[in-house]
Amino acid sequence: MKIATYNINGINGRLPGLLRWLDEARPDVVCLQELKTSDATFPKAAIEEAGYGALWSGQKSYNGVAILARGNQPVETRRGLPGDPQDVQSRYLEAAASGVLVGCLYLPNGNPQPGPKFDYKLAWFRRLIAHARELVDQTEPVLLVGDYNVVPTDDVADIYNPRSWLDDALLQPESRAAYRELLAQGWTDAIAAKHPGEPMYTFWDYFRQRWPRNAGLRIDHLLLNPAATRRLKDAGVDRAMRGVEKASDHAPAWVTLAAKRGA
DNA sequence: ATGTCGGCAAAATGCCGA
Repeated sequence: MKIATYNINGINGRLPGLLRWLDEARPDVVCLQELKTSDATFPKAAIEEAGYGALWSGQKSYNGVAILARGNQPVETRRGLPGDPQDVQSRYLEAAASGVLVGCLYLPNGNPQPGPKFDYKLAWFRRLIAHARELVDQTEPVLLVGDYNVVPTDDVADIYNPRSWLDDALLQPESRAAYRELLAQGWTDAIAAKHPGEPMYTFWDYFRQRWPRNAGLRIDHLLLNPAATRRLKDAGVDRAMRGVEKASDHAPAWVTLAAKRGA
C-alpha cells in the first residue's frame, strides 16, 4: 500500500492537478496540508468522485489538513494536538485508514526568527513530541507524515545550498534538535532511510527560479514507527508535480508498505 | 532587500503568510 503526503498550498486553486495526481499515483492514503479553505468550502464531492473518502480540518485562508483514503472512509482518532486548548490553528488530524494509523501534520513555519512565530513553532514541536511518544510503540503501523518545516541537515540530500537560508526558521539548530529528538523515540525517516545521501527535495520556493535550478529543500517527511518500518518497501518524491501548471511549491512524498509484516 | 504564489477583503489593488 502507498501512503503519501502533499502540501497542496490551496486545495481549491489546485484541485485539477490534485485529481490528476490521485488518478495517476493512486495512493491508498493521502495527507494534505495547507488546504487554505474553511470546512464548508472543502471540495468533498470532487474528492469522493475520485474514489476517496475524506476527513478534513479546515481554516479560512491559512493552514488546514486532510486525510484521504482510497475506497473507504478514514476513521478519525484525533483532531488537533493535545497540550494547548488555546491553539485554534488547523494543523493536526489523525485517523485509522486502510490498516494503518496516520497523523497528518502541518508544523508551523516559524519565520521570522527569533520571535513569537518561532516560539510557537518550537512549542508546537514539543506538543508533537509528547503525543508521538504515545504512538511510537503501538504494535500496528503508525505514520506521522506532513510538512515538518524542518531541513534536517545541511547535507545536499536535504538542501541544495544552505547559504541563503542560514537565518531561516527551517534550518535553525532548535528546529533540527527537535526533529532529531522526535526521531530518537524510534521513528524512521523513510525518505532518508531509502535514499541516503541522495537529493530528495520536496519543496522549491516560487522565488528566484528555484525549481528550474533544482534549488530545493527536503521538508516534507514520512516518519514510521517500528511496526511500519518493518513493512517499508520503498519511498520517493513525485518531483514531476512541481513542474505542472499551477503547481504547489511542494511535491508529494510517499512510501509503500508491504501488505504483511516481513513480506 | 529581493523575488512569486494563493486567498481574501474590498476595490481591479494591497495585505498576509509562506
